[in-house]
Amino acid sequence: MNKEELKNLINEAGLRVTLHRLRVLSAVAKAKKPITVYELTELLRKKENIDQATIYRNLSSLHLAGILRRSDLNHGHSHYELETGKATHQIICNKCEIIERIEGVSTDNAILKMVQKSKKFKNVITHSVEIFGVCKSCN
Amino acid sequence: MNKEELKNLINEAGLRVTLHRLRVLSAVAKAKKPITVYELTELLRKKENIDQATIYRNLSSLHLAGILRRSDLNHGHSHYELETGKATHQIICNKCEIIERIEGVSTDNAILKMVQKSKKFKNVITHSVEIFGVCKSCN
DNA sequence: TTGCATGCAAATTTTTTGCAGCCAG
DNA sequence: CTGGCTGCAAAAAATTTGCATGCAA
Repeated sequence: MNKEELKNLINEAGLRVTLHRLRVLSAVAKAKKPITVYELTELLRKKENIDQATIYRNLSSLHLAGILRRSDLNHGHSHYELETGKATHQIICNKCEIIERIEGVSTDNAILKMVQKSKKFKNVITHSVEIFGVCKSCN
Repeated sequence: MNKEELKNLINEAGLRVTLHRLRVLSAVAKAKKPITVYELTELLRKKENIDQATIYRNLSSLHLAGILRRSDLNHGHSHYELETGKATHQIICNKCEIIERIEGVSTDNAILKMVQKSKKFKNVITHSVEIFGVCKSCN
């Protein structure tokens, strides 16, 4: 996704297209994997001089706008990635926290059934399948 | 699960059966849903005078021992519950954080396929399906 | 007796907030 | 111009750690 497309995403969400917001979003998009706030801070605060509060606030507004997906992976801090609208299927190492994405296996039917069974929810936004284990390298 | 069974769990994991460890585990078991550290602290520190460090250390050791399952639900803090060995399927409200468990729909086949596709993992420990939305009450 | 477990206090890590000034629309 | 955005600093929330003492096995 290029700068122009990212700008449009922000714009269409009704948010202001500021330099910093665009930089935060670009950095997440460029990562092509769930990136931690710490990693973003390394990239943006140090190299582009963006305050950490601004990073957090932008991650939050972009998340609320449905542009970013947030996921906590049982390691005490959150990860952000572009919201594709599709489910994410990932395997996470409990030791080194490496994340492997798995494509090509759908769980949509099962999810649909679950939502139909639900008493408290009528429709849902998204879902993720998180598989936990210990990776070959750590073993 | 009664006290005796919980004791056995701890024992078989090779951990010492201390009064506090048993109380922490009992409180989680009694909750019958993923409980936050904050809720546990309310129960245990105030009523039974257990230090928060002890609560955290016990949650951690019980988790490492495979007795407790930890899950972060994108709200910035973790939840603990008894590890059943079975996958958890839950729908979480992005606003009020209410959790609804869904039983009776299996995703095991899909998970198996995913692990087979994986390059970095040979076998895995557990998995969870988390569906996010906004519940009827919040809507 | 021996080493894991605990309390206490302090430190770390992660995230949020108040407020004055700045800038996109 | 005006309200959202930002930096700065401080606070709050979540979790971890050091060390002396306690207690399970």
